[in-house]
Amino acid sequence: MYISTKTEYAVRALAELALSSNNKPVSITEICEKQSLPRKYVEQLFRKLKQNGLVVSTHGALGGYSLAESVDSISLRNIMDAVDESYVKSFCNREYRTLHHCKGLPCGFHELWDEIKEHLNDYFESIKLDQIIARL
Amino acid sequence: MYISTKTEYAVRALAELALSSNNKPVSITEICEKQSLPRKYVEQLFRKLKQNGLVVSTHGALGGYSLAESVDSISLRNIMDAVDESYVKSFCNREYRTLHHCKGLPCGFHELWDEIKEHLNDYFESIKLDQIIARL
DNA sequence: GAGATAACCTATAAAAATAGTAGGAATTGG
DNA sequence: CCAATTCCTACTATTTTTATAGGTTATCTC
Repeated sequence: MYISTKTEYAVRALAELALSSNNKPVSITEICEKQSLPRKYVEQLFRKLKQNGLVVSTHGALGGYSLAESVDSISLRNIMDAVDESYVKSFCNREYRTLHHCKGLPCGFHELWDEIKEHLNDYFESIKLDQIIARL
Repeated sequence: MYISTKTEYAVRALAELALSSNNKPVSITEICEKQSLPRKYVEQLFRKLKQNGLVVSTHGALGGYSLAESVDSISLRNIMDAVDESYVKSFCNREYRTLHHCKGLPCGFHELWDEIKEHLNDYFESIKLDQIIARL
């Protein structure tokens, strides 16, 4: 139960983007220099962020990324979902855990895991990018 | 952000223990047969559970484990803490992430991660073993 | 158009964490 | 003594995560 560095990096990068953008796209190079993050890795994260509609990109020189939505509508959950697809996994239905499953699905634990999953989803949904930026 | 199989196994095993114990110790072999869990792995988990005061053990034949506390005072957090020591990690202070730390500690993100950590701790603390058993 | 800078894409490597196995020692009840 | 059990340590295998590498395509400036 921890927050992945993917998520950490994405949050830091998006916060940096929100702050250094003056309605102009910001390049990954710039973001990563300011936040001292690994460029090539963050590139990959941004492509996922784009696929999930959190940022938009412009090509070429002077290009870069911009937020697709306002900072008060981008949630931590959005970010986690985008960058760390399986950030809340529930078990019993994870195929690769085939050996020691609770048998007789659906088992009585499903409900518990699902409830936890929902709680976490709601919680992370409630944390928006503007609140994160606000305390920097 | 997911719950480890360590935690899943420990929860299932402790629930099984609580249910099949008639004030007598239950062996790991029995627990694992009923829940179809890998015995040797669960053994290791139980030693951690013991170290953390969640169960007590009796040696020898007819030995096994018993809950050290009542089912309404053992929380999911207790279990996670015991079995999955670093279940809530907060960053910036994780030494092995030395390369791409936010610089100038403490950075503005600390507060966020710590708040999340606390929330999760409180939430998992609120889920007790008796509630888990109740819906089986 | 040339050159620079950027997103975009895929593959691979390196590192870390997780899950699981193995073999035996110590303890206790029958 | 024998069987069942906890207890302990080490090792192996697998999976996931993090990071790097090398290149392609698009766009801006000159």
